[in-house]
Amino acid sequence: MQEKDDLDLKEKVSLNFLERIIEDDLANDRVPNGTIVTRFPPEPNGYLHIGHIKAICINFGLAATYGGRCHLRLDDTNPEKEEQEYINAIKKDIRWLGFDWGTHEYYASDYYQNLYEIAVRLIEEGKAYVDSLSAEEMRTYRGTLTEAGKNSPYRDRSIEENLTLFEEMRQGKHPEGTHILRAKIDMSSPNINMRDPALYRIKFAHHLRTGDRWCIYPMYDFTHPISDALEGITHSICTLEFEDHRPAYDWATSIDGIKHTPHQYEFARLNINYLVMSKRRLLNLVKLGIVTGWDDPRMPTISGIRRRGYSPESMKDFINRVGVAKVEGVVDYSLMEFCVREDLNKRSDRLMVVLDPLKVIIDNYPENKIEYFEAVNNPEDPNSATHQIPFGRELYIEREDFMEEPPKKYHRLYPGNEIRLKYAYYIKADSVVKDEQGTVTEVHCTYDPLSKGGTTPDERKIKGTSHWVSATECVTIEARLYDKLFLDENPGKSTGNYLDDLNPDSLVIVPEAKAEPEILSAKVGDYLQFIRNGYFCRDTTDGQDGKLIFNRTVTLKDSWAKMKKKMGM
RNA sequence: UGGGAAGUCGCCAAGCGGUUAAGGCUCUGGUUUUUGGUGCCGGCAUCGGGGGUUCGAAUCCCUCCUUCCCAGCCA
Repeated sequence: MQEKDDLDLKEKVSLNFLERIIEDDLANDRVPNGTIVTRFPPEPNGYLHIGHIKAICINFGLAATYGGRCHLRLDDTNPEKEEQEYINAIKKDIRWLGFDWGTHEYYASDYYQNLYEIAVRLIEEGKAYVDSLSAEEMRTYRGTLTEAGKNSPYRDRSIEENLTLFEEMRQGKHPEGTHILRAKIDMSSPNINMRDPALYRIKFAHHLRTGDRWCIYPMYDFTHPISDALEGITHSICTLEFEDHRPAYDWATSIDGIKHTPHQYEFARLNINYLVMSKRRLLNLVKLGIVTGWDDPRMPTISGIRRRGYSPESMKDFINRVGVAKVEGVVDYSLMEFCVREDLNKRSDRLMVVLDPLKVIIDNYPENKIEYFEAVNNPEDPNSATHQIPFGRELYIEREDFMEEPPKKYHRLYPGNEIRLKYAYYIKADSVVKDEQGTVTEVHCTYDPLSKGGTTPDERKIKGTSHWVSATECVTIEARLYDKLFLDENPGKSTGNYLDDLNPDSLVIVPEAKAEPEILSAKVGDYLQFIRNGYFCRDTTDGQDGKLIFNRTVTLKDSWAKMKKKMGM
């Protein structure tokens, strides 16, 4: 026990770099009121995915551990791409993970007026100007990575002219692309983001929240830091690709009149092999109809994994185990599966479902007799309830669980071998019936009445235990067996196109799986284990008409499959 | 070849001048087991390379190498 306490202590002492920064800031009185304020600022132009879970956990998590708060801010500065559907989904997904932003729900568009006034002030101070170069010309003037840029010929317009033009832009007197407001910083900066970054562009687009009030929209580098400052964010945490933007961030938060100075810190985004995570690619999968939607259980979106049956707890645990650092890496898909299995093993009720039925007839068992056996719902839970399972003369077992000519180490059913039917009896295979093609259609067995419940007085060892259902009392369900969407751990890396690495078997539908009647009590949201087959959940979307559809969340670990592979089968 | 960042076990990741270089996943032996699941026990690195500083370096300095990001009126 003492040792365990020491370990816990050690774990707490090991802080990630963000926690270290925060603790240092707190200790040195650099945090107003000692209140840490973070924010999660998604752009509502798509669904949130697993990568966002990391950002959500970091921002909400840090706020929680240091007694601060985390704002939800929808970064809606590009009306052409943003939709209400995405806003709704984003909020639902964050709540599903168990985080709460309370009253702190903000929109970048809330600050359009402030931003506009700040822009005018910058012009008045000679720190911003209206450029009338075309987009292509601007690119030319910007220079390259290795060559400095050139000043725009419009850079030295008078303050009055700038003011007039900007006002006309706001009034909609100029077409898109004709003018743009830029910060006057330094066209020769080695950091391209500082070569007079664009502040405002003209867009005659209807905005979700501000409607047609504006036809000029502020850019990220201008909007984001000022939004942070206005909200009193203390630690603005983003991903590594924004490191180059930090000087722009600091420039914006240093504008005269800005009262609060937040700071930006960057961490490495989450990458997981076998998954594609970019919004562009995900949107493409949806548009091309490769998946049924953003919430297709094969999608790495939060709504997808929720529908697949992943628990929010397992995802948060996963993020925790991955850690937070600045090293760009790729986490193994297997770590995520481990976290899901670990959580689901503890919480899911067990059920017997036969996915690929093979009929078993117990010749020495009375016809028409049905007896019931008691099964523990969850053997991992000492307080678990139990339920009854009907047993009879005709059963179904998994086709995989019988072989006429078994390989070495196969200890399931085969002629002459005895196995245990979980909770029920021992049976021994005697003979088989085949169809014209030679496929086994029935296995005739004998049972041992002394083995009732799964043990015998002579305590003889039985190596194999199979799950089963009564052929007459079972319920037919549809099982959807999901697997990875991509076959290559880095989709598109070797083929050049990620769509070429699609897994043709990412969804295998079993239209008529046979389940024990207890499955009728399964509700949407229940976490289930189909014994020996994996974790499943009731589908939330396609099962609404009462149809029994179950999604496979993840398989169980399968060391037999591994052994078969090793033996070259 | 400009600027920014990163390199510790197959994958993450602790470590912050003195440790036998944590831990987790994967893999791999064994064991328990009415799920070939779970659980339990065990195995698995000298820190990108080379110099240097120091009694002592993964930790400090120099240098080289490799990888990632940036030339949207996207975020």
